[in-house]
Amino acid sequence: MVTKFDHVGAEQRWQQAWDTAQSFAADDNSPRPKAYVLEMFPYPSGRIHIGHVRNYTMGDVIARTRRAQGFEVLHPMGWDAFGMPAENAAMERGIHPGGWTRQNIAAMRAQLKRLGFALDWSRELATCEPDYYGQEQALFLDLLAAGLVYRKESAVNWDPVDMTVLANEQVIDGRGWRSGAVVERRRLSQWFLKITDFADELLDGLSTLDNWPEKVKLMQENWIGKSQGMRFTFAVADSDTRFDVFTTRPDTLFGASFAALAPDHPISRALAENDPALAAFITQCRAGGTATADIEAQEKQGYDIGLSVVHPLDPGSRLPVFVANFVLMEYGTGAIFGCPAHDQRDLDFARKYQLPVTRVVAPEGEADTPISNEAYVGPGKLINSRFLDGMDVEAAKALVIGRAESEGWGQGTTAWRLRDWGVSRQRYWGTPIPIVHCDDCGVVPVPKAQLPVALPDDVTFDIPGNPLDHHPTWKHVDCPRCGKPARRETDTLDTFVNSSWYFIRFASAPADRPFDKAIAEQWLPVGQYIGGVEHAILHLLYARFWTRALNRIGQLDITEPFAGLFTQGMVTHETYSRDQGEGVAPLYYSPEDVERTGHGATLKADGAPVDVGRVIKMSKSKKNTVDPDTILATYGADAVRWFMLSDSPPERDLAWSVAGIDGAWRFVQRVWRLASEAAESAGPAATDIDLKLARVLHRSIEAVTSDIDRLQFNKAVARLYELVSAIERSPASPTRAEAIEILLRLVAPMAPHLAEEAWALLGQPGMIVDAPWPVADPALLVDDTVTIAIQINGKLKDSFETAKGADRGALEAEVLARDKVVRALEGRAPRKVIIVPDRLVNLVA
RNA sequence: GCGGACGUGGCGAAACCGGUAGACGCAGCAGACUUAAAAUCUGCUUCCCUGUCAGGGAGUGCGGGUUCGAGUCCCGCCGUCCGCACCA
Repeated sequence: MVTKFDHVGAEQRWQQAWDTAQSFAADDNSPRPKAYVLEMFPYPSGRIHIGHVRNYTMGDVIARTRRAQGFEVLHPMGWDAFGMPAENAAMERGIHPGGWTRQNIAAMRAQLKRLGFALDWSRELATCEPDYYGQEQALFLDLLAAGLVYRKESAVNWDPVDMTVLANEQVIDGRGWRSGAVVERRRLSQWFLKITDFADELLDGLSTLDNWPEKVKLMQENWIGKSQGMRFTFAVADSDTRFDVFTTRPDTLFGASFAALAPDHPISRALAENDPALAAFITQCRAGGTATADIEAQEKQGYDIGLSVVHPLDPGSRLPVFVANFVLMEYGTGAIFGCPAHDQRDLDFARKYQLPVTRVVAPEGEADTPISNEAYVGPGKLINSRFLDGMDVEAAKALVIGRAESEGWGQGTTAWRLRDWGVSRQRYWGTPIPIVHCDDCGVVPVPKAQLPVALPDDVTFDIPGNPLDHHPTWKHVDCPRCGKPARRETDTLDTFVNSSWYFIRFASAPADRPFDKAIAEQWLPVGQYIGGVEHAILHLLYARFWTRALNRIGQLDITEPFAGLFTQGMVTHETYSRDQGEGVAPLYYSPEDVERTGHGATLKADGAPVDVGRVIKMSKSKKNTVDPDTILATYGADAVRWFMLSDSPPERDLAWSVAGIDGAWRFVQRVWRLASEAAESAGPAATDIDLKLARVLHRSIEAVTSDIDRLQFNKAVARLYELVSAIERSPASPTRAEAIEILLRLVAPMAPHLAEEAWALLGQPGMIVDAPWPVADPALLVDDTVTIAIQINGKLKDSFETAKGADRGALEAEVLARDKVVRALEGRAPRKVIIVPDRLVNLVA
């Protein structure tokens, strides 16, 4: 008897069966080829988001397919468990960050298990546990010993709400990425990782990442920001003071009309001590400094400090020196020379302070035309530049650099946008930095034997700032070197450090060291990494750096952690709202409270219509979220997984809709029906129709396999729909039975519970997770007839079936004899006949 | 401002290397089954014109170009989205 697919029973049954059989445990010692499939591990916020479901479903399809194809698959899961939300929860609710985090992990683990992912749970890790962060401390000490970690006093981005330092990457439009508070500048002693040491290799390495999206590589390239140029020294006239500037346009040096220092430049700060007006100007620059898009609108401002510098190529001439708000201390040397004619900012500045504008580059065929309000940045020949006159830009650059080098006042150099990674955080819920500060010995690393430096449990969050600093005893320790009383470092590591090596720990997690090199390298690099584009720069760049740092100190042979990267789109949903009148924000309604009708929607509560808004990213404020638990209970894991893969290409956004998930559910039932009907009746012998079905079947195997290979899940889904339709239309037969059995194997990575349940129903041996991936028979991939399109002047007029491989003459004769062709040509002969064998015939009339 | 991606039916989308545009799904319409509904199944569904059958024309954001032939290649616009943002 044909019944409905019982998703509740099937999910329980098969999840337990996989668990018992340890189906997804990755064996380090397996002789099979290895495949490492990884999705970005989640932050344990409390609930799985539907975006996670999409991400992990994609990874799961790849993992299950690879496994069926004979690979030993590593597909692990863990928790990026340190971070601010836990501390915020602690502050708001008076609970411990650890308790909150571990509860969330338990809840989310249960949710993930209900989705039936093929994960090796024996390798689960949480970054907040000492067995993980203790090993991270060991790695930190190794990098410190290798000179890749240093401490320096520096101006940092201080978030006044979170009371912490932020990395540059965590400052968005001048505001803290979490709190949204306007960031202040403070000077603090901070720990840094020397990522800039790797700038060149991180840039060059991008070209080896063939299976990364171009977009991500480009974003990283821009972030690293390599600029070739020249660094040279300005001597202040009538003084011993000197300062360096960096320029990418040494060729335009004869167009210089001023020099400018950053407000934070040491010279600026030193002068400000005796110049209240300058001090006030500097303060003003810092205040307005980073605020949002009005940087664009913000006027160039300068303060003339009354000094002048000697022009290095023309010692007789002098340039005035300003402190200017548009010069950044963090880039280059924190000082520039201004060439107004060929740099827009310099031009704006020069116009405001009535500085000379001298053109020194003129495009071909144009001489010394005056510069108006637009700087000329294009190519051309040098003018007004003495010994450079007549040269092109590149030659002039080389000549000036050569001259500076031989005369000793400058040299060719490279500037980077990338800055060293500040990892100190004044927070509790992070990896303690394993350092002791001793009055006598200075900065002393904690000996590895004393690791982990564990976080104390008894902390309070009622005082702003770092709880570790407030703890009565934790920071008081004896110096590991001299034994005298000393202080622990109370800063913790940026959470991005945690995620910079977790993929290595998944591959190998011995108790006594971070990882075993040989075992880890059996799995690494990750073959396919999947996650959101929001990590295109930070996480991915840091993980690449960390891997290269470990390589440099001899702990790893690989240089790139992720061979393949895929960034998936978001899950979106339309919004439902009602206008609240002029000037009032509309009221949004949750999808659960809304009834979707044909074109519009009504509120269940009052039956009156609501406005259906655009399909946008799910957010709490727009109430357009869906709860994975509710959906899972209603439709089952397989339908949810199927929907996550259907319709939209995986890199694009997927619009969640009730109609869509209903459709996925119908498909699950359809496959189930097909299998249960087939289980009841075997068929007679093969027929012609059988050959047709066999062809569809083998083409489906071929297409689905290559679609999954290329992560084009939506296309694989479409092929499976076609296969199901073809099977439904075919009469019972051995081929049909075989087709159903293969269909189940193709569907298994996407809807695994359904596949197992149907597999068992058909009396197949073992579990479908252990069944091999089907292989297409090449003989059945080719058809013996083809459809030839007939075009006249490139426009389709007719088509006909013919045997494959028909020769040109036969095709032409056949085409010219056809009624429609004769009529269309009105008796004339075509001027030209173009024949593409097995495809088309185009007649040019 | 700089850099990048994208633009195809009512909707999500397919279309290998330039060769029958719209596979597949959703929504919609019609029909079958049913006392009825649900479920399921079958058919239709880019637009316009003429229309019983059948036929004709247009069509992949807009305007040009290359080609026997362009969604696909080239040039110029328009629009949407994303990243960076005073980087010298």
